Amino acid sequence: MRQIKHPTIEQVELTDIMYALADPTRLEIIALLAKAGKKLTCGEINLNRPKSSMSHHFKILRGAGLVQTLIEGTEHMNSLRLEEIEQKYPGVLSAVLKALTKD
Amino acid sequence: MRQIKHPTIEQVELTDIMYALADPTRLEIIALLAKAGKKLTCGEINLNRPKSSMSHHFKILRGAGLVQTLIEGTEHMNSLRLEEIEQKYPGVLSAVLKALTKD
DNA sequence: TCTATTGTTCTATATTATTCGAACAATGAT
DNA sequence: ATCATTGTTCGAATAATATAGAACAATAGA
Repeated sequence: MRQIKHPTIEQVELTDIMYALADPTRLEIIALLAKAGKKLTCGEINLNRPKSSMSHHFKILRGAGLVQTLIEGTEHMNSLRLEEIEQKYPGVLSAVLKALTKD
Repeated sequence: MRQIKHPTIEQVELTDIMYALADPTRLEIIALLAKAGKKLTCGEINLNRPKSSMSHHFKILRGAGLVQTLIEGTEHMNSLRLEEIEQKYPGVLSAVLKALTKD
């Protein structure tokens, strides 16, 4: 059961985070993950877009260090790396999440 | 002395803010404006890039509602719209600024 | 009026990103 | 083994962005 590689929190950079969050689709994904408060499969995050498009966005979110993906069987379980990001960049992600739920 | 048009705080959208902040040059501009704590001319924000490039980035920062530019004579005085943005999206901009000064 | 200063706009180019169908890989079930 | 499921990767088309030189506009000063 090979797992996907993620950046360590030390490797995470602010510009990558900002870039990843600068897309409406990815903000939706982030918002859904935060709202769920638990791991979600890609399939459960249904934004009516092709699989390949969603996969692309997940790749960017993972690369930025915002999302962690654990492979369990055929499913990919996604969760926010909220605590880690908060520790490295206090307030950034939580403030964005708060702003997202407001709209 | 015609002034430049800016979006009202009601017109400001989170995705525009995130997009504007997803560029290293623009983050530098934001950081310098915050550090200065006062209005700066475009010339005072010297990042060793052509005027036209800088103008482009200022245009995006203005369009996102992050920067206000007042024309005074031949100079354009730039300042952060920190209070307004903080009120609409509490913590977002201040947390990013804090993260920027850390690096 | 002529000139210098400040910054924008125009234009073109190179780079990068988004999108999505199709093929592929890994796992689980029959 | 075969097939269904889940999601990634590939490839190509399209769109958006950054960059920067050149021309331009607005103002101030001599």
